[in-house]
Amino acid sequence: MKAAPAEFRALCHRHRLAATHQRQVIYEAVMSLPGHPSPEDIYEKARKSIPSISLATVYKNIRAFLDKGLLQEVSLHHGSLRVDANHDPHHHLVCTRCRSIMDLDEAEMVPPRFRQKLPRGFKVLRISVDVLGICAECASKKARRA
Amino acid sequence: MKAAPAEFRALCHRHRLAATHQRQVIYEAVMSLPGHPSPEDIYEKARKSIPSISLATVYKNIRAFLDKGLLQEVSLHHGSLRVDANHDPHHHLVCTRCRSIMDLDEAEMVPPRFRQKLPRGFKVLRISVDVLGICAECASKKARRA
DNA sequence: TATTAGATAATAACTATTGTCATTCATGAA
DNA sequence: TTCATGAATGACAATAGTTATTATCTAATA
Repeated sequence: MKAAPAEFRALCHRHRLAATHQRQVIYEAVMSLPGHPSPEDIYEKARKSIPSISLATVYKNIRAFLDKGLLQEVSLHHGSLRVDANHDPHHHLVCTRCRSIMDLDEAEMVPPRFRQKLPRGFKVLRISVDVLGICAECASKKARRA
Repeated sequence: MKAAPAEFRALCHRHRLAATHQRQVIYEAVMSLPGHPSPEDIYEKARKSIPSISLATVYKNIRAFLDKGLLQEVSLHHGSLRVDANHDPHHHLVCTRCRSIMDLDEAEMVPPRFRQKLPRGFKVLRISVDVLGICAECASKKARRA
């Protein structure tokens, strides 16, 4: 066991997670990687510190971090392809609990505006807003664990 | 062969797709299903008309429809889990061509606002904006097929 | 020391998706 | 209408991503 900064231990303690070496290496891998790494990316990075680490351990700990709120998912709907036949511009109401998706007509939102210029020649085609929250159904089903 | 409305044949012709029976049934399945159906949903629905239809055919035609713009994907990043360690509120610049994701600080956007009340007790947690477009790199790499 | 809860590694299992290929079909030309 | 030809289909193999299972290990506690 090496570094094990007190910060990480505190972070784990705060979230009721045991501060294991693997967990720390995985967490540091996430933090050190640019952009939004995939489990595979994280695995490759973590292997540099712990060559014997298992991909399943990476998955399991990512899930633990997500469940506890240390990390969040870039997109809630990555499990399966969903098609959208609605050609009218619209946004989505997404339930973070059951992952259901409802349409929200574009007219129901004030058009998004930027304060600054967008970076380096990015050419905007359209803007898609996900309103994340808890749908009425899920809300009525009692509160669950965080 | 049954219905085969001229509309669908015209639609296909306009998009350079052969107007096959399966294709029509798949398209109608998408249109008739509520929300944002998955390939499996569409498959189940289509089987009611063509019990022998293959799941691969459903996938291939969904892809064809997406490529030709008859349908669109609910989310561009559904392939694999991506984690986000950025706890500062932010949005995303998503390239529809290479699917790269860049962060956009929340402060760079005017906070989204609703014009109307949200439906039936939906409790908003956060709002995630995807700015879809073409990144500078892709833009410089010539125009591709639609 | 014995017990126990939680974590890991190996691997099996599962789900979503795509590729291969022989057969069949849609389309436009004759 | 017939025909040639490329596109589409269906069966199935293959792959990627992810989760489940389980035996083992470890650290903390009784």
